[in-house]
Amino acid sequence: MSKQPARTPLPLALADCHTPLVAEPLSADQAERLAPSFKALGDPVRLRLLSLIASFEGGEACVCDLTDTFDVSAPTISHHLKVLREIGLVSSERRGTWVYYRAEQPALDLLSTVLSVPQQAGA
Amino acid sequence: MSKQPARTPLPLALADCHTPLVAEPLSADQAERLAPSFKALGDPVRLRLLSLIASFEGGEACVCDLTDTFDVSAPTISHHLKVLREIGLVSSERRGTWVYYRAEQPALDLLSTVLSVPQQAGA
DNA sequence: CGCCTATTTTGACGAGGATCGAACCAGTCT
DNA sequence: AGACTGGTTCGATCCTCGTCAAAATAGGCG
Repeated sequence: MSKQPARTPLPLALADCHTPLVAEPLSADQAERLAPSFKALGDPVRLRLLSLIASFEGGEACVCDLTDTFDVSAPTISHHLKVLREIGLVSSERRGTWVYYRAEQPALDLLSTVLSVPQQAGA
Repeated sequence: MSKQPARTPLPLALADCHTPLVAEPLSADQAERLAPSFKALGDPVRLRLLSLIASFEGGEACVCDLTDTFDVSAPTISHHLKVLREIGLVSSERRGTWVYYRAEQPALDLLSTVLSVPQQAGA
């Protein structure tokens, strides 16, 4: 992606960007920080995982609750959860035998805001 | 991505999904339709292109207005614009010598809604 | 018509990513 | 301790994607 010199990972989606993308041009830096979050959402399995976790009762789900829903192997689920976690879209916590994942709503909300279209934003 | 049997391309982001992802679990089908749009947003150059186009005066921009802003070659810009266009995030129109791109705000708004977090959605 | 500019298409290449099976680590229970 | 279940890491494989240079297409103009 955009072969630039070699950038910092920027795991957190907390770009200094809280204005809609349609309102003013994203800087190269902002784009570089936001893109990985959207990329993380760019896989159907991850999208479903996130949605499933977020809409689970209590707002969190055990990995064992998630695995059976998908046609992919457990390592693959684990891999996708790791991607979501490292980008800050979910957090995880081990409680005894099980590991629980929880959606990070502020991160989601930030992305939603970036994509939002303010009234009379048209031509 | 998710090696499933072989799915239709589903170029349009018009999934039958207008509810936030955190409200109820996405179906496999919905996820399969939405993910490509997020994937399209998952590249910094495309994110900036979209933002630049959307926030241009008149809501549209000529390719020649875009090219100089980036460090990548013209074919690469063209490639990214094609990706955005085929997914329905922008539309293009040729007027004489130049080609103008315009952001498809309804598509953006749909994605924004999907990511939005309704009040008291928490635990 | 032939040339010039704007944009896209083509082909190739290297890097990244999704997936799996196997091996491994973490707790629990007996 | 040993065995069992839940979950993650490792290594390999295959396919996708971003990028560029070169060639092709589209309009406008002399």
